[in-house]
Amino acid sequence: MPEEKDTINKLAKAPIESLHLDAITVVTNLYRAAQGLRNKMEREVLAKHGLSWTSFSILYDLWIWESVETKKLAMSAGVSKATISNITNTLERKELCYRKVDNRDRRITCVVLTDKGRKVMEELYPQFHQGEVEVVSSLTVEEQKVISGMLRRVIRENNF
Amino acid sequence: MPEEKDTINKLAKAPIESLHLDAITVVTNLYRAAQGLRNKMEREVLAKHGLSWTSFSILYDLWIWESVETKKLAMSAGVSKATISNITNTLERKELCYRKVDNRDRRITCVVLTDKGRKVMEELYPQFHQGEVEVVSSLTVEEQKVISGMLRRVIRENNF
DNA sequence: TTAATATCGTTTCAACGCTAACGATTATGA
DNA sequence: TCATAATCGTTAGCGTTGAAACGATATTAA
Repeated sequence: MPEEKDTINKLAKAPIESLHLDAITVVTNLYRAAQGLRNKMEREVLAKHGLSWTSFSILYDLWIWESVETKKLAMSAGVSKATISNITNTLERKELCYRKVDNRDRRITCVVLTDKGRKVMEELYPQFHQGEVEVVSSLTVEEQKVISGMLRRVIRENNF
Repeated sequence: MPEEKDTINKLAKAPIESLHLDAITVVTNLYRAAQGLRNKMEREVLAKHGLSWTSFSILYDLWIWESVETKKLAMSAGVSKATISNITNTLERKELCYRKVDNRDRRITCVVLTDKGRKVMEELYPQFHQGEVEVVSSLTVEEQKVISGMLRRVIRENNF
C-alpha cells in the first residue's frame, strides 16, 4: 500500500477535514492480514479437497452443530443466503452434506453433515488448526488475548 | 461461531495433540472483522458506483501512483493477476482507467487512471475514510497503534 | 544467431458472491 | 374466513476469484 503521506497530497482537492492516519493503518493491516490468512489456508490446507474458506466454515458449523438452518449459516459465515444456497449445492454434489426440510415450518431448510463430510473434517481440521497457530505464532499468547479483545470490540460495536 | 469447548469434543477422534484456543480466537475474530469491514464499505460507500472492495483498492493505487503495472496491482490487492485482468476490464468499461503497454518491455501492461476515475476517487475517498474511522471508533488511538503493530508483525512474518 | 528458458498478461473454466425478483409457506388481522 | 403481509430458500444475472493453459515478448546459453 502507498504511504499515508501520498494520500494527504491527493486529498488537497477532496472535501475532508482531517485524516485519521491510525484508523487507515488499522483497516489496511486488518484486511491484508485476513486476506493473507484466507489465501494461505485455501492454498495449503483446503485446496486438496477443493474447498473454499467459506465452504470450510460451513462444514465446520455443521460438524459442531450437526444440523443448521440456511439463514444461520449465512449469518455465521458473513455471506448472503444466496451464497449459502450455491455452496450447499456444491457440497451436496461432493456428498459432504444434504438438505432437510423442517417439518414444523416448511419454509425452513436445514443442512446436515454426511459421514463423508465428517471424515473430511476430522482429516482437515487438525491441519487447519496448525495453520492458525502458525499465522499468529509471531504474537505471544498474551498479545493474542489482547488483539482478540480489541477485535471483539470492533465486531460488537459494528454488529459484524 | 461455536464455542471452543465444542471443538474440543469433536477432536476426540482427530489426531491432534493440543488446541491453541487463543490462536483460534485471534483467527476467528480477525476474519470476521475484516469480512464485516468489507461488507460495510461495499454496502454503504462503494455500491453507489458499483465498485467492489478490490476494484476500489485498485483505483486507490492508481490514484496515488498514476500508473501501475498489472503485477504490482495484484500484489498490492492480494489477488491473482487473472482477477486484476478481469477487474481492469470492468473498470475500463466504466471509463475509470485504461491500459497502456510499456514501450521498453512490451510484455508489461500499465494501468492508468482517467479523469473520470480521478473524480470518482475524489468523491469516494472521503466517505471511505469516514467509514474507516467509524469501524475502529471503539478503539482509542493508543489501541489503534497497538493493534496495527501486532497486525503488521503477523503480515511480515507470514509474507502476506 | 538460434534454441531453450523465463516472464508477463490474457483466456478458459468452474466456483464464489451479491442484489433483486420469485415462489412457497406461515403469520397477522379485519 | 380470507386477504394481506412477513419470512424463508432458490433462481437469474452479473461481476469477482483462482488454477492452469496459452500466446507474446524478453532473456539466457550455446
